[in-house]
Amino acid sequence: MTTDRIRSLINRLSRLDAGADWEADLNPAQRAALDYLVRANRFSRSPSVVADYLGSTRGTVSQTLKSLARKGYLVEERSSADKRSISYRVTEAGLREAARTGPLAEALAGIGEPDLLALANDLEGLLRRAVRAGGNKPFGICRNCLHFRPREEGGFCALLSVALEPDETHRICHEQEPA
Amino acid sequence: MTTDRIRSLINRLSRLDAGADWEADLNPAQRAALDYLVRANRFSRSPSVVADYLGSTRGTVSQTLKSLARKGYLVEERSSADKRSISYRVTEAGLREAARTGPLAEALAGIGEPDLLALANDLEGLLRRAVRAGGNKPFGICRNCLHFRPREEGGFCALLSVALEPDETHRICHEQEPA
DNA sequence: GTGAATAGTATCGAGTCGATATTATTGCAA
DNA sequence: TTGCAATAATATCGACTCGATACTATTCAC
Repeated sequence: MTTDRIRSLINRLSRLDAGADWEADLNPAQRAALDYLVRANRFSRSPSVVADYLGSTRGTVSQTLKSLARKGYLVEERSSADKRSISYRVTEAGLREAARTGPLAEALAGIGEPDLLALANDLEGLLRRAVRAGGNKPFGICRNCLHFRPREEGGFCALLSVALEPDETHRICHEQEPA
Repeated sequence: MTTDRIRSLINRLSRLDAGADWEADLNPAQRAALDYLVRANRFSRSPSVVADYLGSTRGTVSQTLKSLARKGYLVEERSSADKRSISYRVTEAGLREAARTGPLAEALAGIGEPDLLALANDLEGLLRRAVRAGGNKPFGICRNCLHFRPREEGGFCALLSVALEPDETHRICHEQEPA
């Protein structure tokens, strides 16, 4: 079965790549959370949302984020609007850790850009299907959202009624609905 | 960066797929080990070799395999030749568990065979590069090995000097060296 | 035949993970 | 406005992963 082969390949690739994380004093779950937080906008950096993204639970993610904070890669930022929720901000040290590369990144570096783009698109399509199959939220980029309104500088979110900084419009949002 | 995107896609796919394992009372490490054992030949089912394949350590894998054995998915088979080594055999129950599918398999089921083959080849090339970059062993299929000699039925391994059953020649071998 | 390499395991500490329960806080409806 | 349900985060439990280290048994090479 080709499907089994692909499943096995994806898991092995991810596993080999994760092996390199340990040298960076992050485990795979911590790395995955940090990777997400680096790319997420300010509305999407709470334990609940990270849990949703990673297909995990609030309890687990809560612990993961606390341990990343202990290591100095994240900072808690309690919201004044909703006193229940917490947003985590990635620190400079966190950005440095997130930028570390493993064997997978090395392997990708040796491939030409056209092939990379084709592979990225294939995998993106596959992810879309897997997300549908598993009943997860899409978690797309702000800019490609139903509620996104472009402005001269940055944009505006019609759902949350807030102005968006230019670089925020390229970040992952948990409210995103594909346009 | 397209490379970052691909890295993130592969990890997320593997993560979403792993989520389904828990319903099958396996965790991702156990699933990965079981998947490998199903496809490995009789010379390649020891803790050391599994550790090598998964990019883990003997200690960790030893525990993982023991816990799979406790659940009835594996059976220990001590070798008489080398009394230090153990080979694990997958039971019927283990085969059933290994055959369970997650959201990733569902997603793959909706894609045409030509596209699947193209994707599988791309990922295989990527894996080869990642394996080289990480200094891991290739772990190819017996049939494509330097030491493989075809026979009317099955084949013969010139390295270990043993006859091979027909279906053994399609299994993963830790001694494999690409022809 | 002795010492080094190898195979497997036990143990330690930090952490994941699902499950469950608990505390704060918010929102809605009567 | 009170009251109750939903929500956000966390604590706790037990099984397990993971690297590191130490240990035993066995095999191999000189």
